[in-house]
Amino acid sequence: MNKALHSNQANFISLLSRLSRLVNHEGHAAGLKPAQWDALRYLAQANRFSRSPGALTSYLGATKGTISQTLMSLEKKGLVEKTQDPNDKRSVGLDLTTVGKNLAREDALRPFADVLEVLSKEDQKDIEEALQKLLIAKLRSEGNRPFGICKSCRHFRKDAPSGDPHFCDLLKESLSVVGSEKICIEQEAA
Amino acid sequence: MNKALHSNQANFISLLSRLSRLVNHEGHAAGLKPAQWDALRYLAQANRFSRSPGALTSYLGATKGTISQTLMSLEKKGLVEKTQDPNDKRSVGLDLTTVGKNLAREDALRPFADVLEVLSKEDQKDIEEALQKLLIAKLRSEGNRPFGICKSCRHFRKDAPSGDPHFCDLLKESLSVVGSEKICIEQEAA
DNA sequence: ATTTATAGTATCGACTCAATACAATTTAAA
DNA sequence: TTTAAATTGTATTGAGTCGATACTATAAAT
Repeated sequence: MNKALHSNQANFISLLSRLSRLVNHEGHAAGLKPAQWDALRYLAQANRFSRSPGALTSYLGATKGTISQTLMSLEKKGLVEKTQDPNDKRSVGLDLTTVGKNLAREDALRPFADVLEVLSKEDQKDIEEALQKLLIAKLRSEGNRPFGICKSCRHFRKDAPSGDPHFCDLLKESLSVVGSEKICIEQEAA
Repeated sequence: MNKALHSNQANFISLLSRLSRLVNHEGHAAGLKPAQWDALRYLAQANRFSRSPGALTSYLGATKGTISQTLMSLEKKGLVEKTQDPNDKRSVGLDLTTVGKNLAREDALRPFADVLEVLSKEDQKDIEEALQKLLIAKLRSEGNRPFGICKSCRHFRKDAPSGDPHFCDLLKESLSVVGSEKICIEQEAA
């Protein structure tokens, strides 16, 4: 038997669900659906090791089937292209087309970011930190990896001796400066 | 032509969309869907003036058609009952059944509230305040009313001379103590 | 060589959601 | 008072979501 929620909890849940609803509602811009925006946004931010249906699946916490559907929609709209991985014939690589990249720049959630801009710098910082804390806490409670950016990974090696400036010690691949700012599925905090 | 998002904005959007996705994901408990939980939660918190399809529609920021569907589902599951308003034959009153009330007590988002409990009291307060600020700012930017509770409304009259302890000066109706804690569609900050 | 694991796709059913059209009242105006 | 306009809901449609299940192809492990 569950105890009743106390009023703080009830209030927190209300806030969270309403906010989430607004976010979801915003995600219907430009003829895309929220889930499609989520995928597009991820693909615009993920490094090449992480642009696969599988990585997207675990990032979004969805099932493979759903992601497969979403990707088919994006492909049909000409926003995403699939390529066969030559090393592993099961794997599929995903890339945004030029149109896809341009669209990703006009993120459906931009209006939300604009609302944030109106608040004081201090509020902005507080809100961002709060969201971060809550997200991390929730992800951790479910045993999910947070999907950080490459640069802050324990496999990241700065200033490689030759070629590109950086290096990933896990995947044994060199990394550009831009690449090291991207989301990586393998990322583990340093 | 839109300027590119700066990295702070991009980060904020990521946080928000991921959090929203987790919330949405959580809303699949007990055989209900997120939108159904949203409706159930509202109906458990709203006062009798605000338990109508129309009020629910504007609270959730959905369209009438969608809400109508959602309510039909909840009715079919035996969680909600509709009653005809005798004064206005167009209007429909909504009430949770006993089963509905019990289910509302086991809110699908409870696990999220539990995660919050693990954090420090200070973090909890910060997070709740941040969510509140963001929600209000967003609602205001769209010109929506925030749907506060009756007690903090400018139409609220405390300690009525007779009958129930309080009174709503707008609807000319008396209010119980419990009723004055509920969400009201007519609420305007005092 | 045969299991077992991994990466994706295909399909189903219940539901969401925006959009549109529609029916039944109220309410306001002419 | 009789239209006209606004309000409250329902019905339907089409694209998509999402969990579940089943399935295919390929890699890895035993």
